Amino acid sequence: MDQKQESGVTNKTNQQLNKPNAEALLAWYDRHHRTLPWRVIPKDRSVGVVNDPYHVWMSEIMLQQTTVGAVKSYFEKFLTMWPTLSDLAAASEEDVLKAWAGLGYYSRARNLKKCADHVQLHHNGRFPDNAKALKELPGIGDYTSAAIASIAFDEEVPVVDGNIERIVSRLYHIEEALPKAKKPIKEKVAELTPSERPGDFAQGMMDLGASLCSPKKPACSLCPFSGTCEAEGIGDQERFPIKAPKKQKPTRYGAAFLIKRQEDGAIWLRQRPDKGLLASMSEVPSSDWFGKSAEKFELASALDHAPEGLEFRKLVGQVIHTFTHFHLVLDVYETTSTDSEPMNKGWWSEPQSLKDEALPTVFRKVVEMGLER
DNA sequence: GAAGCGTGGTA
DNA sequence: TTACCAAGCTT
Repeated sequence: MDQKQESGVTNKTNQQLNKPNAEALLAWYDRHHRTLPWRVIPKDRSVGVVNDPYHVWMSEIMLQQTTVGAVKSYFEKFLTMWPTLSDLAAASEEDVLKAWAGLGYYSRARNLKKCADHVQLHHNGRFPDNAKALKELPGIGDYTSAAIASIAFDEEVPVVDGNIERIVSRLYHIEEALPKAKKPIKEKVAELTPSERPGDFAQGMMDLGASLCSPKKPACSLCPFSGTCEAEGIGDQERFPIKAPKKQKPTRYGAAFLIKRQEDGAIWLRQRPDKGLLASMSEVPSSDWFGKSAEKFELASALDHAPEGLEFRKLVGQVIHTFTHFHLVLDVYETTSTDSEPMNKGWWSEPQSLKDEALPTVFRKVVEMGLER
């Protein structure tokens, strides 16, 4: 296989480009791979260290739409709390949600627990060793099934995540916009994936996408695919992948009601419904959130939504938080109580136990505002 | 196929 | 600062 085009030829056209090849990527990965808590690096794999499917699965679920930096501490915490699949299967969903709090996309945590239970019960505690069977499990879709199968079981199956979509759309100058481009991209990845080390190839591609082949200002001169990349050849790398424009987020408005226990400053919490946004997570008692766009929540009417029989005072400032599909602006009201149960359905959380609650970030911001004053 | 579903980092 | 982005899945 030719490694390089003739010297002296600049990449103004793609006529003389060689085909991208997996060997160049694997060689780059061997030298430049990241070292990550869930990863067995090539040097160790070559002397027989194997990937633990439980670790691979755990990391892949956590990494869905989530950065490596955010995942690391959660991965370590989960493996400390539940070292094996059977430990996790023996845990309660409540404890899993508490440990997941702050990482986002909470259906992942509920599916993580469901999946552990299912594998424990129906697969004798061992993950299926191929993508097709893995995809049947809760929380495991196209990408994750392929990733686990290739990384943990060396199955030669195309792995396509956002990084790889970007790399491949550049390598092959794919003008079609996502998500329509997914099919041709997957075909190219299948073509490119080697029968040897398919898992290292997938991880290498993702490392490349996370470093050199970045969305903005890719470092093409250092890339193992340099000279074989069609987008580089036409000098138009940043334009790919082409994506449909995104809708702008509306803003919603609401109020949250902090009830502090007089004697020790404990906060009254309650559980959210088991469907929809932040399902089954904990919350500070709150109003509904109003206003698809401009229709603003009337501040004067906020107290109409307050728990009954309590006198609230409004705190200075607002909590601003952005979810996947809308911005939220919350006014925060506060009161102190000496009741053992200021409203029905809920519980007191003492200051030192708040960190262990299944409180999403938006409500941690609310509590934080109450502590500042 | 489109919409719902979190969060923190970055430019 | 607003907007975008990061190892997607489910309905």
